Amino acid sequence: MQKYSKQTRLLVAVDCIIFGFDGEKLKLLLIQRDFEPEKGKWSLMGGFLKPNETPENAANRVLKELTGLENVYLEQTEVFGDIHRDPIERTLSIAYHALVDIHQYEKQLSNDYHAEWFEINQVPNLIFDHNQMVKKAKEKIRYKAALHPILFELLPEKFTIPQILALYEQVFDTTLDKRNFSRKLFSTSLIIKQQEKDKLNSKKGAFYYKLDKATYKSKFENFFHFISNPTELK
Amino acid sequence: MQKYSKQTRLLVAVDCIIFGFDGEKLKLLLIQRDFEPEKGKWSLMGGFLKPNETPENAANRVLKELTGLENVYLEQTEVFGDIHRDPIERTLSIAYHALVDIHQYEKQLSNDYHAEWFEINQVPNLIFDHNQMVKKAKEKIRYKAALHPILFELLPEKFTIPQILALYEQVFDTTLDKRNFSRKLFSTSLIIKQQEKDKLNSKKGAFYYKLDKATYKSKFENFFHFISNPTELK
DNA sequence: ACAAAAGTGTTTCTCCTACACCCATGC
DNA sequence: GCATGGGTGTAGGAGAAACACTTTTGT
Repeated sequence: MQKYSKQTRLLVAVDCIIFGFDGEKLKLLLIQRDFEPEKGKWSLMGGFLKPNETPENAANRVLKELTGLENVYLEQTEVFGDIHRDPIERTLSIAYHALVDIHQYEKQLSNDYHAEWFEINQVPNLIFDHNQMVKKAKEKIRYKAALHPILFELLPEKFTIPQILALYEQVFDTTLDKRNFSRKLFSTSLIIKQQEKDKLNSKKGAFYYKLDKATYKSKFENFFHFISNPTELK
Repeated sequence: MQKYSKQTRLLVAVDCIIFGFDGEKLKLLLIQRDFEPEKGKWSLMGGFLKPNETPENAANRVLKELTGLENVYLEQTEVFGDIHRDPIERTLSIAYHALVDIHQYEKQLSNDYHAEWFEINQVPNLIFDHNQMVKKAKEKIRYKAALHPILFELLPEKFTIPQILALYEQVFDTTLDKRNFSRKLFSTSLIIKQQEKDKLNSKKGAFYYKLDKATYKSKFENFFHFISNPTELK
């Protein structure tokens, strides 16, 4: 079969913005590059798109290489296409953001990539246009989380109300009234109360909850207005 | 400077999903291909990414070639990367959706591309994965339009309330109460009443309004909840 | 007993929703 | 004078926001 012979072909990469939540802080997984260019600097995890891969395949591959995780929440952030974004050679990057359960990750951590979790407000300066990618990913997540319950993707199997509250407060960079928050949360029927309590963070202890996965799936698209006046959505 | 010599390079294209509104119907601008493959079939307008172009440049170039328009609302829809999406050769496509003032377009129409506006509900079957692109673009616009006043990008300089109402009804595939709609619209201070009336569509005539561009810019990010229960947002 | 975090109820107010009639004009 | 689409107001209800005290338990 004939080809589009006169057209230019380009390098295409994927970069993954990986978010996690340890129960207190929202975090980002970064790697320290042990190769040039920009060796020693912090960076998102990425990789080139291979001939037999879709971009989504590639992002999942990269994610699995770094975290060992599969079937995680993954969404296209945006394409970054500035001509000189990579100093070695023009490379288009398709950014993907992922929401992972940080606890699942820890079990399978590999140090091969010098990976480290950074609190979202303490992310170092990153290579190339990776700072922009992170910024865009934060915006997108905030946007989506105001309308859909995606933040549950960050939580472990059992979690407490104060934890979810902290998570929402960090994602939306705000403070929320815990009474109103709980009421609204319960009204979604998304969470199921457990018998046990988490006694690590308080003397009284906070009840554990589990996500009702059936409700999660069925209500995913109709979770509107959970955050009623999300400011600064872009 | 050295290159990433071992990596594969790919063709990258942009495709534009161009929306317009003629005062009654939401429309999509399509071209009839006069070249292979799929000659004679309907398609989105697209083009290959050139070496010295960013994807956004390319989308703007394609848009200008077809419509003569510049500085139009343009946003990345998504990357489409299925390996076999183009039967000739693997090509990654970055889809962009544009909202244009169809009246500006008409003045500059070129027939070179056999371009035609189709009512959104009467779009023919398109080549490759272009049907999916249109679907995704509709979703994205719906999503965004529920929170931001982007639909004004589709309106001519002077427009009437019944026209905006029709536009919203078509984008959200619903019917809206005109009293509640007007009230909400006025409360945004986005539109300025004119003296003249549009007498084309009724005997009484409907007052023209203009967009208050200063308010539009300043309130763009804070237009939340204009559509209070948008269904089927994805 | 006290410090520290968890958990819970009520009132107010805003905004959404539902709903129906008069108006201006061309024919 | 009548048909057509444009324009306006109100009342009721649901949900958001504001707000403070009691509970549990480890030390």
